[in-house]
Amino acid sequence: MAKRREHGEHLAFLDVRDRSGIIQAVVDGSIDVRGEYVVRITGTVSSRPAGTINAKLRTGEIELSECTVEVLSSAEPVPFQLDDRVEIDEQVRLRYRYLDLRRDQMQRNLRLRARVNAAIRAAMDRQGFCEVETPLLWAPTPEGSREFVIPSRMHAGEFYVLPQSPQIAKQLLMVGGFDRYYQIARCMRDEDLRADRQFEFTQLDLEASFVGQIDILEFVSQAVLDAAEAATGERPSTIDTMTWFEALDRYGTDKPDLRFAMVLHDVSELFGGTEVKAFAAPVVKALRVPGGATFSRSRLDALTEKAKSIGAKGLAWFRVTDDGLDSPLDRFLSDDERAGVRRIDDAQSGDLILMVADEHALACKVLGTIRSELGSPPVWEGPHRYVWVTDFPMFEGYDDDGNLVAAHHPFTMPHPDDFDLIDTDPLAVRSQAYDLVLNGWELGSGSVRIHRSDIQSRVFSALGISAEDAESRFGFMLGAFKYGAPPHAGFAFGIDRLTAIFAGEENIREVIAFPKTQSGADLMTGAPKTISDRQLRELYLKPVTKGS
RNA sequence: GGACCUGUGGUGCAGCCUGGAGUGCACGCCGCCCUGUCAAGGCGGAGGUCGCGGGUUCAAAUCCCGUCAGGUCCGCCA
Repeated sequence: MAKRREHGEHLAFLDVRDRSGIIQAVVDGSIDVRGEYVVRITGTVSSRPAGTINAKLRTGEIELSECTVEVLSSAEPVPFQLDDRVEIDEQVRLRYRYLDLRRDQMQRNLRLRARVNAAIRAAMDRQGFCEVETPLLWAPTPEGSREFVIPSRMHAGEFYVLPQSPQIAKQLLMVGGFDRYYQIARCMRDEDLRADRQFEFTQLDLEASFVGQIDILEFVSQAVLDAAEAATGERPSTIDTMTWFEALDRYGTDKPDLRFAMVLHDVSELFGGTEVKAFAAPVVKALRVPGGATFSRSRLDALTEKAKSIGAKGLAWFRVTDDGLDSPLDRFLSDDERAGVRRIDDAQSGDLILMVADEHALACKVLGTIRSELGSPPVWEGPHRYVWVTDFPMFEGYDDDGNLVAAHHPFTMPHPDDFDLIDTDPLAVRSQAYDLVLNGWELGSGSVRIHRSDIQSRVFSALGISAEDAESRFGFMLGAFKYGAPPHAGFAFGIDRLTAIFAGEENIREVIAFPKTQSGADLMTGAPKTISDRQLRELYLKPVTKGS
């Protein structure tokens, strides 16, 4: 029972709701059914009398008349209104999630998610993939994201962990002869939550043998495009491809949002012999903000602060006017420089030019962040622009101990052209790793894996992982690889994120039935909670107070 | 670990800056009226620890400090 409209002793209208929507039942006014009562109504489906058709309702031309009403379950007034007239505080929604789920939005989103899952499964089956379930109780493999830990009752003082991903399991499936595996897999990471991150999330996880990057991209594209078609009714025509370097260079990020133009321009040459100290740097990058000349000084100051917080030394800005440039730096520019700035990206009067001078990666990253902040449309807007980002670097830098840090994971195959650089110039080594990006959201990533122990050893040693280390962490995997490991490659993408974008939601909680809050709490169940002393004893655990 | 925002009858807001009686609006709820409504309508009513604790003040929803909860972001997420 969604709604009751009463018209005196002998007439009342009931809006009755089920999974298919709402229909109006006409009943006697004396029948006492109220909001959210669960009812069985038996009646006659009939056309509505002339003049009473409701065009706004899908069933607005018919109604149930001559009804008998049976109350299966009465209901107290619900703590918030389930119609979508006002936006309810999420705290309240999550406390009563079972009521929130009755709302149109949640019904729509979760059913959309089910269609996405079904389309993905169908696409993978069609491509010859076999669905295999991998364990949730797994062995700790210290490295990567923080793991959720499960104490063992049968082995005092020992622990399982929940998988951050089925990465190792699926590579072992390759050794096991399941040459095309997939799974709609739950993954758990004990890291801080965000709008696009929950402790537990769902991925399409896949791996295939005797294939390379190009095959994986095709497998995944099929699944994603089928899902898009199932979700939106429209099949995107293409998925663009660009290299990681190009993404960084043009968009200032490895997850570019292609829905809007605003690309970064390299103006280093223009300032090659500059007198302006601020521009004396390896690289000068520029971004044109259409119509940005109207930005107030305080807004520009805020942008400058933002740039500095990311690591820039400053942010140069030039308002493009009919007379030339309006900027604190204008008077330091040579005539050539002034004219050059005026021409950046075909600047028009009324535009704003922003510049950062620094090392290439930093200059790009700073302007990329600003680009996204100024230009990025809301998630529900604009076309769906998918892009493959390929040729990621193998290593992203050094840790505090001076060891290289893997950009993807240590089983990623280096680019064949770059093998020799591993020892001489590791940061220049490209990997056969790739990401799938949609409208600025990272959907997922994958790579060609190392299946040869000699290459694996070189990578481990570059990462500062000793042979003993590798043996103790991944021994079972390296052992398996001794018995004939096929060349293999794989991918995983987040179904929560994909569905959220299809649903036009900023937040993946809106496509998850029972999500957690940012502090990791479940407001409905009250989890996490303490457990009994008996349970603690059984698990050989002793609680320690915070701060002690 | 850090920055910013939010917390006021069941719900959504306004009030806070500039202190003066729990004041207001909308929805919901309860009762009465109403035979064609569909954001039904009319009349009446109930409903409050202004998140919590402390401070300033003659006086605190309002100012200050702390704390809790929720959100967005940074760090973190191989």
